[in-house]
Amino acid sequence: MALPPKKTSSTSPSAVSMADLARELGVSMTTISRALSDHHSIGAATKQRVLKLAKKLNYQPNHLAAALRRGQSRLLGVVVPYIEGKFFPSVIQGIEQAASKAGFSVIVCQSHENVELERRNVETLLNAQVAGVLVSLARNTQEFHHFDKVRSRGIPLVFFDRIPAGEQVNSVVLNDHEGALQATRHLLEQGCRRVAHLAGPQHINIYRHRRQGYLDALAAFGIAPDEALIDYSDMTTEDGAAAMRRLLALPNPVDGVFAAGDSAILGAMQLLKSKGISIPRDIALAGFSNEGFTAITEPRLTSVDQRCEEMGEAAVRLFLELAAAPHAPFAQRQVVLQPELFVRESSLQRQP
Amino acid sequence: MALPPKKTSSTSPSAVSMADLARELGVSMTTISRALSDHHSIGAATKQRVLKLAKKLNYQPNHLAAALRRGQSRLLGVVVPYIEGKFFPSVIQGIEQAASKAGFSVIVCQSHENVELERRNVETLLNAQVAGVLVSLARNTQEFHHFDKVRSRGIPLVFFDRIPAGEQVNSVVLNDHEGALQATRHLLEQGCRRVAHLAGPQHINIYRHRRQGYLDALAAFGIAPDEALIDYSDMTTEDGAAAMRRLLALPNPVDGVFAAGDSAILGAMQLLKSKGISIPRDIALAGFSNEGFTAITEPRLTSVDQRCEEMGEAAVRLFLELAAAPHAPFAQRQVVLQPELFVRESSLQRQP
DNA sequence: TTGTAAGCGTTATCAT
DNA sequence: ATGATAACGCTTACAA
Repeated sequence: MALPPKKTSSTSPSAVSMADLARELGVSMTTISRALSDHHSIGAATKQRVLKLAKKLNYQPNHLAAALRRGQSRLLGVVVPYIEGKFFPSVIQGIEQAASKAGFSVIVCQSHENVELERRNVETLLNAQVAGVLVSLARNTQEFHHFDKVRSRGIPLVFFDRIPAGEQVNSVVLNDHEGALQATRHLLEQGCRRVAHLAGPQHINIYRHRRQGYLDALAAFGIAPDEALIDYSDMTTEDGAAAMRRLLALPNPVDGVFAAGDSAILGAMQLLKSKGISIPRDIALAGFSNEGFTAITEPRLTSVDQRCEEMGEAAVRLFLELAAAPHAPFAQRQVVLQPELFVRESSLQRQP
Repeated sequence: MALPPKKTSSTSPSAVSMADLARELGVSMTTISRALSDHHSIGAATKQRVLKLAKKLNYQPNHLAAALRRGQSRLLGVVVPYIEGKFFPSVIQGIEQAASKAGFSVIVCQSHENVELERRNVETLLNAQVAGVLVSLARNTQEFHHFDKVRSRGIPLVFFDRIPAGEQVNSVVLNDHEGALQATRHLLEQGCRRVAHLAGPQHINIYRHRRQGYLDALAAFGIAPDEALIDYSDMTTEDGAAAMRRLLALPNPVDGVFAAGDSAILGAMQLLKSKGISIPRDIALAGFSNEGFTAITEPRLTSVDQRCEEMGEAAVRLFLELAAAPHAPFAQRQVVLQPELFVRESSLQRQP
């Protein structure tokens, strides 16, 4: 019996490699590699021997080496504006689930709504040799050259939720138009006749579509749009309160508000309550995103749910398809998910 | 705009390497490496030439190769129970900031409060050859052997917030005892005399310490502890409501509640409001974590802030120290942060 | 079915 | 101050 130079010396930083297995078994490294990666050209018996020894010696593959050799890792890079709130964590959750199922790990970067950081994040991910990049754009990203390098290296690039304007890209988005349409229609069905809209920056697809959904719902009810009832902002809670204050000062008062985001509608709600205005009796409210806090305000807030996890899963599925087709056709793929309106007390019983 | 990715050689997936620079400049790769990594043995002039060419050719270092060669990447692995809510995103934010400053990227994994997933996450991180591992334990982790491999490979291991019980580890924690003490003392100072406590699982350090802080505050006011006033649960909103219902049924009613988490105190608040019990007049409330929603409930909730970002930064600092001392002394380092009580209406004006 | 050997792009150890 | 060269651990033509 061969005397092992070192057994498991407790502070052995070096793991067991394929070479070790090969030596131990008296076969070549090729055989080991094939056995471990389930290659077809390998004898069943040999494979078993290798697998057994690998388990016994607790062999751990060095993914770095494999990635270097193959020119690509099993890492999936994700860039999001932020991870607070409910939306992005849930999307990431969906991504992780789907990615892990396909044998990929996920590395998440935040752009903090800052193009410059977004640019650096993309560099970081490329340096890590990620196999793919999934992005939801920062608020102020209006120029997209930092993604050229991703494409030119042939790395699958998928945008989700906030996608580039006027570009042909692979994307997964919610049908924001439909969500806004449903929410606004719901307010109208509850008896509202002067519905205001708290809109986000219009260079961002989601906010543009939500505004259009709002307008189309009005049109369907034969109501003429009124720009005075549309407030444009960054949709923070403060923005929502300020907008509400402005709307209250209007000669002809509003009786409903649909906001393109939950923070804004929260701000509006807080202002209304501070003024003693009843919700939904005097003014009905509906938001967008179905954030966690919509269920704890009083009254609870009606809001459009965004199918967060589905979005993450869909983004990964799209990535996998792109990765499977090395020199993919020029056509970029779009996936559109259907929203769901969660009706709560902030918008109910307007017409008894 | 940036539609076609064909700039130079349209489908050139291969980046420029150090060998390319060397050839171009007629020097050796060693020189290139030295110039780029700011080694001391290098002529200033040569260095400039290399740097200039590198910039011109847009050289991007292949971190994978460097990591393989050095046996370690510039990635920092983080394992957290979940990323929803405010606490973990903020900690991660602190980690990213500090890590990026030190030239590290961060890869985040969620254990979803599941040891089995936590175990797999650790494996994933090791496979990615992370330079360090930062962990906050899952709720049901009571056995810590899956971290042995991290240590035995000589990879710095730092726990934060939820740390292993009865083990000597490097850790960054909040002074939970002090936070609970402050919150409970505050309730007592507001005139409460029968303060209940919604406690979390006692095998988790933070909940154990919060309970002790609660007890010590009572003792400081000469109040005998009463186990009937302590409710043990997983601290969800539902748990909080159920606990409150139980407390209300007590013959001798409580006049204050301190919960070891904000979700639980939220549940308690919702139940009290549904029963028409006035907060804080009849019962004063205080929670722990200073979650975002504590500022939007009515009344707003008093809560203990956990210095989330500082915790992240401290964890990275600790990692960097450990990484700097290759064969560190046996002593493990502890960092303790001081909490801050945010007093809001849910606990005020009990004694007019 | 199995083996040989040439890299992948760096860093590190020599020597010059 | 610079260079030649050998690893790091794995994949993959190409041979046998």
